[in-house]
Amino acid sequence: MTPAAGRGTPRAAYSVDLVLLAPRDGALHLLVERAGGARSAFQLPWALPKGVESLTLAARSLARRRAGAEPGWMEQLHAFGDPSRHPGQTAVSIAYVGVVNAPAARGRLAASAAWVPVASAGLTGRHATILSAALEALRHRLDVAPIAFKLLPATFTLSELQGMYELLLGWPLHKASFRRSLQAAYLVEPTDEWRSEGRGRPAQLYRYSPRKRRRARRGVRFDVLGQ
Amino acid sequence: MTPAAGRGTPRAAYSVDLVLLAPRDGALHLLVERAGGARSAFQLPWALPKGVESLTLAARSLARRRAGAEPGWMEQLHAFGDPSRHPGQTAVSIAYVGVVNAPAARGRLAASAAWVPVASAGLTGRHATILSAALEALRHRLDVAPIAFKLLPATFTLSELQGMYELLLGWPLHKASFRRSLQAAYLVEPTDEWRSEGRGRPAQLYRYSPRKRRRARRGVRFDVLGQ
DNA sequence: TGACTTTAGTTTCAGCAGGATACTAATTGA
DNA sequence: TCAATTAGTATCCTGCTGAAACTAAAGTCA
Repeated sequence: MTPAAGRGTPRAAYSVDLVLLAPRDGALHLLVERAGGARSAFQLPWALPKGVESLTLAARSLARRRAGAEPGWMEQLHAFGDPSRHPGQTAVSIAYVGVVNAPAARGRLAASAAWVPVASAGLTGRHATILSAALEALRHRLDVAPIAFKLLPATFTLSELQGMYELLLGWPLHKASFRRSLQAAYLVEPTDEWRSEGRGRPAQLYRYSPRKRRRARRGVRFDVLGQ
Repeated sequence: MTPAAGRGTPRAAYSVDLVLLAPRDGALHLLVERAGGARSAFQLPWALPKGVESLTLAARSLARRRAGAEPGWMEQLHAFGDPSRHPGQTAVSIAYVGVVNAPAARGRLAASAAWVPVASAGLTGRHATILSAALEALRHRLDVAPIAFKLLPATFTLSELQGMYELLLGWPLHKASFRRSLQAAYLVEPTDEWRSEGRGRPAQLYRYSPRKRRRARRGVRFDVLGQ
């Protein structure tokens, strides 16, 4: 393949693109930017990192500038380099996924930015690919990183915690199993406080306080799906 | 942060760096390049992809050029952008992990390349980070991608398959459990052939033939390790 | 007051997955 | 013929998980 093949030379080598999610009104919302042009209604926030700035720092500062909030959790997702369209015509997008909690998501947005429900984001091209990969990765990382905890206040009820997991996963969980495995993981400790939320029995408040554990050495899972 | 901060401007925006692994003599080997300079004995194969060449294609062609073989499995690992040292002084390394099977690893290497046991690779700087991340990722992908199968010939015994898993994981597996869960996964089917390998009972030969399955929707795992 | 609703939290049961152990089967070699 | 070696299976036990049903504590409404 020659360098000049395809749709012309890219304007920049790579960009950092950001999937920033937040819970709002019981639904998962995505931070988007209103595109000036006509092509697509929304796009993901992205930037061209300058010089030797580290990728992680570039992504965090992008989140700060656009959402006006510090992500409670953030990780690199993947580098997307296939020549599908990108608004900045960069050859490669290094994508990051992050979350901000509900109070932080009510902070000062950049003028061009907005929170929209993920379902109605309507992205196209490379950004559509990035979003679906991000949601998939988020569900997997949920097992292994305290993402849901970072989206809740310092103390919370177990129903709130389960609700946050269900919101991020997109499907309901079994109450008894959820609490059993939570207890076995030594991730939370109860406080002395209880919260009465209108009708129903008051719920005890818990605090995130993980104890260190060793990772167990498991057998093979064979979750290969075939072909 | 100013663009000129730190250790000077990088020579190129990003490189594609490759962790290519192969089983040889019962140990996992790594494809390395002998560095011309004095700094480090070995480095990972890497290249500066040109123009709009897709990342995946760049990585595959790098594998072909250096190992003289087509990887049986290959995936993008991560983009490493922290300013630890890289032989090409690139700002970002987009790393790929792949495997080639034993016969292919006996093929024609590039003059500068060599297979060395992973334990004695002795990489430094960013390449050392990449290698350990690659081995960790390989172990996780093993559950979900038919990597071990791609390292075996078309027909194989179940002991060979288990041995390959153990080689890639780095720890022993339980025989009965391995076979039970393999059977439950509908990934292999027996052939009519048996192989007698010196002493001991002959083993039946199997063929990789996965049936399509739906991914099960599981509960939450809480594998968070704490802090 | 007392029944009903709502939410929190627990218990009990059944099924299944996975590890340990020990067993049977089939071959080579002494 | 018997030991050694490797393949493959059976049996048992434990622990995880989901379903269902239960108790507990609050509000609501007649």
